[in-house]
Amino acid sequence: MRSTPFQRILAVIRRIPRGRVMTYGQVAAAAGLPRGARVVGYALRGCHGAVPWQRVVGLRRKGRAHVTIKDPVGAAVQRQMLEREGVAFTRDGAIDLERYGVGAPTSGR
DNA sequence: GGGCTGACTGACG
DNA sequence: ACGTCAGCCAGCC
Repeated sequence: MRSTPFQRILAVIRRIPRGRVMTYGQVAAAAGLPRGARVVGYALRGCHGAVPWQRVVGLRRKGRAHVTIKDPVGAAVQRQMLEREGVAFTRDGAIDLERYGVGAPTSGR
């Protein structure tokens, strides 16, 4: 049963462990859409149900992620939830993907 | 079947 | 540094 990229994207996001973040492009690539970053955003907007949408952030500078949600309220909520999961934000409001990215060390090692 | 939109990303002015 | 444009892909009208 061929799941639509839409469903596949949501599945990838649900596999994101707690205290970890993923960029739209990264989620898209994991779902089979190397250039479907926008599709990921569209999927989250319509399916913000049992999906940890807060762990999906927008890639801004190399190695740095930032909340790119248009809704200021949602963005604030996302940041709060991520901090509660253990994700630290820089003074610039950015996240170090080298530290909380999918390929980051599970523990300080 | 055709066109528009968007929780993206990177480049350009 | 900030603002705008173009490229990209799936979903919706």
